[in-house]
Amino acid sequence: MTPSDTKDTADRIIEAAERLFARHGIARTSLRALTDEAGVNLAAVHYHFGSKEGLVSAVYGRRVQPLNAERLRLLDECEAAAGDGPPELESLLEAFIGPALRLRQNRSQGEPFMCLMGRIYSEPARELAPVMAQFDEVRQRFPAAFQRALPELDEVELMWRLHFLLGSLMHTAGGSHLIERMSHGRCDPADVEGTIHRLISYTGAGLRASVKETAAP
Amino acid sequence: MTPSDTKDTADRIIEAAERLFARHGIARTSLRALTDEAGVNLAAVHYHFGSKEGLVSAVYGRRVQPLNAERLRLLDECEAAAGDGPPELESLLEAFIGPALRLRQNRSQGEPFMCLMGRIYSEPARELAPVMAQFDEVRQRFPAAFQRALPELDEVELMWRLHFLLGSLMHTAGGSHLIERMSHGRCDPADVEGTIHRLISYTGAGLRASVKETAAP
DNA sequence: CCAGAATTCAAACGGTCGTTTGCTTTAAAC
DNA sequence: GTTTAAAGCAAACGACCGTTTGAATTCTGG
Repeated sequence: MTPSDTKDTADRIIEAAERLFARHGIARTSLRALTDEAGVNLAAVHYHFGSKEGLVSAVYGRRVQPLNAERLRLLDECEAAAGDGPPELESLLEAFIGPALRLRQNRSQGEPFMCLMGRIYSEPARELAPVMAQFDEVRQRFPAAFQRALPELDEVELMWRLHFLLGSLMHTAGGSHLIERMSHGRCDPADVEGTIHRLISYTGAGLRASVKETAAP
Repeated sequence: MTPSDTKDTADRIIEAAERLFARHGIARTSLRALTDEAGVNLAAVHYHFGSKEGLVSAVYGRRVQPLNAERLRLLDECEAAAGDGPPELESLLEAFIGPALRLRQNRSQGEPFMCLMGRIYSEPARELAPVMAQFDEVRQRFPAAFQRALPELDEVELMWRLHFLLGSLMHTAGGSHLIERMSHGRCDPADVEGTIHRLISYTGAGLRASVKETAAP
């Protein structure tokens, strides 16, 4: 008996959706292919989720909430450890990056989801607005903490650098096959802790880079 | 008379496709919406491009070739200026990053295309394989040049860091609206030269970061 | 001016999509 | 055992998709 045989219909649908959405994109995944993969009836999607749009929200929502809860828990720890002083930069990076990249190893279904997360900014799907709202607290508290850790950066420069950081994180989360091919198999994306370590080192140095004057036009 | 009225049908189709593919994604853009936007007949797409897939290739191909030619020209300049020594890191970054981000200002149509480029790794479209092949020379020569500029990095570490760099670049190229919203309008993505300068500073520091030992499991 | 090629066009084709319907089966409560 | 709701199912609906057709139109060289 495979694991999916023991789960109920709604779970089977969500997990098949996660796999197929990640592999082929949301728009290119039909409900018929999806329900075939899940081994359930076509109409079950609308019975349990109301519509394909509802299913998409459910797929994202299931992972995003625990991810951000863990991030904020680690951020609380950072700030508690720092007391009245500024939090340590590398701890902040670990709190922001670690839970995201570890999603792909904690569960075997984590990897397809991270591939979907990497695509969340690319898929121009209106149904993702409520999902994005779940990032509000993260988007508010982390920049403020980074500003305290990097007081010499003005706000605009900090925002740009966090933007660059987010790009690296999303690209790493969603594109494990890319680094593998680019390095001809010499880089191992399955080494999650090593990847987190590398990304924190790289990004920490980038965030701490001295600000040079902008070149005149 | 609008500019598009003066162009022939194939150009009008390509430009409408670039806009709509960038705005809504390839799969979600129907040929009917596309030909309405272009002001041409539906069957013109198949007459000029054979199929929707052929149109997608044409849209990418038109921009990718000049982009990579400019990158390689600047790389040649870097290597000529360096003589027998290692090329300068910041010049390499300018050669790789500059032409990509400048695409969005050289032409008014450049911005939607960069949005498409940022999505090239996300859109799991089989028809993009020939487009990806146009990156072969860039993918071969730039890592080798970076390795010469950063001899203290082992190959695996370098590949990871170039992977992170690529993520920042793609995210910046394709997501101008994201940084604008994240910074509440205080960051200006239209300042292309400033953005290039910031990304080069950030990324240069990240690439030069000292390699620390990987944490034991 | 005219033949012949290139291009444009309205209309339709077959197929697949998300969604809905009405019926049957399963499960729980009394 | 009967009642009532939840869940599953096959079949169909209308809409929209990419593509094709064949005739009308425009362009081009002699």
